[in-house]
This record gives sequence, C-alpha cells and structure tokens, in this order.
Amino acid sequence: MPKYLKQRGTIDIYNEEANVYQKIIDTCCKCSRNFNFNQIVTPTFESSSLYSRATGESSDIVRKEMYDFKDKKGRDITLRPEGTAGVIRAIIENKLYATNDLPLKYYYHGSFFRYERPQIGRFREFMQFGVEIVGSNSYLDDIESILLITNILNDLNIKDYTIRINSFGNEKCRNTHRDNIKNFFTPHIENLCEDCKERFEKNPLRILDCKVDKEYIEKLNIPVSYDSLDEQSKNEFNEILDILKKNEINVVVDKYLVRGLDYYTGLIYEVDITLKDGKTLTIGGGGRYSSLVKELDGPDLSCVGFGLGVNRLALVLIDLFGLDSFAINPKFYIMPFSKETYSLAFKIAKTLRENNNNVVLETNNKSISSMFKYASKHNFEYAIMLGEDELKNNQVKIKNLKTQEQYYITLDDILGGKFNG
RNA sequence: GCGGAUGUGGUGAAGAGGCUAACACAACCGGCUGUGAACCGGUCAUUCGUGGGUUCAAACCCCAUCAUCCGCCCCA
Repeated sequence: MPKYLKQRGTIDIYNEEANVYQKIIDTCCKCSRNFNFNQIVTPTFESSSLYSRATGESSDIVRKEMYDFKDKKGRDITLRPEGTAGVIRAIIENKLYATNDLPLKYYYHGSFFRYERPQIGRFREFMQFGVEIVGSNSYLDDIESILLITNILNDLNIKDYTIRINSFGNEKCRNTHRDNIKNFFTPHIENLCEDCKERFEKNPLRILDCKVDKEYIEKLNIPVSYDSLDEQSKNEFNEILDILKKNEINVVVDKYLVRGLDYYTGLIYEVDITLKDGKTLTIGGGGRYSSLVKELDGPDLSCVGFGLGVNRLALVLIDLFGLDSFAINPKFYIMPFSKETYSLAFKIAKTLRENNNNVVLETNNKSISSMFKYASKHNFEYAIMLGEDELKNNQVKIKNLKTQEQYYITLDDILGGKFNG
C-alpha cells in the first residue's frame, strides 16, 4: 500500500475515463455556445454566508454538508457546494445586469464540494456543468433551458432519459401549497417516518420526496402543487408542456417532484437515466428561481438554470458504450533501429506532428520484435522503420499495420510532409 | 450522522493456526542479433490495509484504527 492516498470521496480520472469527461465538458460547452451562452468562471471558494443565504438554512447542504473552514485571518470560507450562488454573486458584484442586455446567459463547469458519504455517482469533490439565465421574464426561457439539456444529451448519443417536470408557481402559490401540505399531513404525522416528522417542521414539501413512506404517501390524496397555482401560472405551465410536446420533447409531469435547494419557485425539472443494471440516476435538474438575486442584494431579476452531474453522465456513457469505445488510438509508431537514426526519428516525428498526427517515437532501446509487439498491442496504423539500410538509401520503410503492406518512402517526401498515412 | 459488505504483487484471486504465500492474466527479458501469432525458458509479494494483543507459531483468532464499495439521509 502506498503511503499517500487520495482523500475520501475524491477520485483520480485518467486514460479512457478522462476522455469521457473531456467529451462531456466539450459537448456541454459547444451546445451552450449554440444557444449563445457565454462562459463564466467564478472562484472555487466563497464566503460561507453566501451559501447559507442562497441555499437556505434548512437545506442539508448548509446544515451538514458544507466544506467550510476558517482562513488565516479567521474568515468563514466554504468550498462551493453548488454553482448558482457564486454565479449570481458575480453578476451582482460586477453589475453585469446593468451593462449587458437581459437576459444574461452564462455557462460554467468545474469542481464542487459536499462533505458526505461517497457512493455510486456521488463524491465529496464532484464535477458539474450548469447554466444560468438571469433576468428572464418569459417562460420561453424555461423551455430553452430544457431544450439545451436535450440537445446536450442528444449530442452525447444518450437517447433514453426521462425529464420529470413540476411547477410551484410564484412565491405566493408556493406558500399556499406549502400550507396546504402542512395542514394535510397534520392528522397523518404519527404514521410518518422519523425523518418526515422533522421535514414536517422544517420543509414540509420534502415529505413528498420521502422514499421510506413512498407507498403510504402515494395512497393518500395529497394536495398537488398544481391546484395551488394561480391562473397565470397554470396557463404558463400548460403552455410550456404544449410547446415541449410540439417540439417532440418528452416530459413527464411528476406532481410530487420537489428540488432540494430552497430557492426554486416556478417550473422545476429533473433528468433521470436508468442504467443497464436497473439503477436510476438523476443526472441533473433545474428550474426557475425568482427571488435569489434580490435575496443576495441584487435587483429583482427572475432566473432559470440547471446543473448536470458530470460524474453521473460519465457513468451513463460508460454504461452505454463501454470504456473501450473512448480509447484514442495512436497513428504512427516510429522505430529507430540504431543510434544513428535517432536525430532523423525526431525530424520525422516533428513533421508528422505538425500535420496534426498522433505520433509515438519509441524511446526505449527495444528489440525489433518487441517494437512490433508494442505497435500491434496499441493499434497503431503505421510503423515507420529507420534502419541502416534505409538511411543509406535516404528513405524510410513504412508498414501499414492494418493491411500488412510495406513500402519505401524517400526522406524528402516524408520530411516534406507528403506522407500522412 | 446511521447501517451492510470488503481489504493478500500491476490485475483476477487461492489460502480457514504450522516448511520458501498457490494458480492465472498482464508486463519485461531471452530463445528468434530487421517484423506482430503460437510455443518454450527466465524475472516479477522477505509479506497479506495499519497498529496492538493472544500463541512456541498469525494472512488466518481477538481488539482498535484507516480505507474502499453499497445503501439510508440528502443531492448532481
């Protein structure tokens, strides 16, 4: 056992798996740019108070999952547990809402931290990609955000997913609904699990999310948030569903859907994917939050945003396509047979690489047969042999490892960039 | 924070108190001094997560601790 081990809940990512992560980030960024989002990069740590204010004192993130510490001057610092609060802080601090046309559209990705027990698709340091639309006055932005997610999943060749959607309406509707839920559960409270008794006090909406009492709860005729919506919210919700349907985006209305962070107010959604072993992962979710900017002392701007769990998306891609499909095969293998050919080997490598080829120059003094074994094992397309005979005749010998054919190419041609496989 | 399972080379692992910790794969070297397979030969854990205890004797039994995986809570 090595002496130094990674910290609990952190991961090392390398080889094919790193390619998976790269592909996810690249795809997310590319799709977001097609929706005219700009990138925003914010600090990995912020003052602790930002998160307790933004995510709500009652949320578990604030109560027990924050990675917080005091810096050398005694300031309370927290490694970011989610992306939205930092982005909104940056927008307010830099007054981006005043100098740019609304809505502002930003995407971000990076590491986030929550102090919790690791398990499948869940780490203490995890990666997330997210977007925020700030200053959005229209439910069309809710639709845009969902379309962006489907666009990303489509580009990643993920076809099988479920978008669950629900709405709490505006703040007033949400509060009405919250009271309805609380009143409804008052006579049932003794039948609920311990956690739910606590939820009843702190955040009654979350009782709907309970897994222990799921069956019990589903038999009850619980007031659904839809009934608490006012006319306008109802119409918007239906309009959103209608437009999504006409755009062939399949969403399922989940009247019990509740999001974990307290700042969501209007439309909310989560995206689920089921793995081959039957396990379902929530790979992301989002929705509208209309009071957070004001809450953080900014102007009164309504926003829409979502976050995608990059680690979970990676699990999905590996489950769907296998790690091997993300391998990158090298193209050229340069085999210097003797010391006299070393400098030529570098010249050839340089030319090929300048033409954007993947080239491996064998730097170990291997026997010819082990070099061929190596070339075969790593799926090279071409072996380039540099031996004394070739050198004498000012040429190199090429072997196409797929077709077995061998031929000679003059030094002038290969160094002139005329050979590219 | 709570619960379950598991820790033996690079990997998969045998091993259940007693010689030098099996076997397989991978890797490297060689047989084959200019060509990938197969074959053959060689090399590859002084040590079983860590610390302590029991014993003449511990990978194995006991205690503690750490770590990993899985689940709960919660969430991406």
